[in-house]
Amino acid sequence: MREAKRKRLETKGWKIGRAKDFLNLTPEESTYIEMKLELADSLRKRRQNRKLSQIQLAKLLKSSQSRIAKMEAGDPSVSIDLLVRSLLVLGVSKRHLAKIVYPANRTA
Amino acid sequence: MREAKRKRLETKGWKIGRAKDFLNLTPEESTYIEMKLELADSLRKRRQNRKLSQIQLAKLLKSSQSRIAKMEAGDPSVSIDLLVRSLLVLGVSKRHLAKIVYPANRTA
DNA sequence: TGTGAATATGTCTAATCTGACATATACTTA
DNA sequence: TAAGTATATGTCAGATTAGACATATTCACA
Repeated sequence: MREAKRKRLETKGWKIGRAKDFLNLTPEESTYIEMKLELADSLRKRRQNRKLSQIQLAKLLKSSQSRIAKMEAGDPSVSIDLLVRSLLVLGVSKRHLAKIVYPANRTA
Repeated sequence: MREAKRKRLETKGWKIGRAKDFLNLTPEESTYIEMKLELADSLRKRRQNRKLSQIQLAKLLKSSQSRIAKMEAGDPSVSIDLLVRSLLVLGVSKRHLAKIVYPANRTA
């Protein structure tokens, strides 16, 4: 849908700074990217907590090291689908997924 | 990643009953499908609340009526990406997306 | 029932995504 | 510094997904 633009921007080094520089993007686009980066970060954290290398995780997910690297970087070639499926395989629940997207604030 | 199987199952009429019959699927697979169906339902509700036909929504999303129908049905050819992007265009927030996936229970 | 509007289903082509490979760039630590 | 391990980047062929079109089905209601 409006991926081309994002891809263009993301391509030429605007990754430095991530959350900032969402300028030029529609609100939907930047929220979408935000979500992707949040999922990406979670994936990396999960992997690191388990003390796995990207190669080991790749094997676990039947993927490749390079794709894991791209997932963790929120690369434009990575879909939210892939991130979600990967997190699910790592045992993340819907509840936790929801928290990743919206950390909330449950009063306590 | 293990889509083929789901697609096969989903193809031959197991859609009747949706949430049930997740038998034969791994937990990750069924959670993934669950999420997709929840997002799909939300999309339909959002559209109906706005009193839009699928054709009108299609125009809004620069898509087609048939794809909207498939989105709302959680068709295997529809990605979570597309559903999320569509909901975002309809003004759904990350907070609400999180609630769709995990309706929570905030004590009150 | 018949007509029209809405929705669903099947299929195609183009676009996008994925795993894989090669290779480059860090990061240790001897 | 060199060697080994981990991570990043570029590319590509095969797989999946998207929009579009045709057509079927469902629904409301005169």
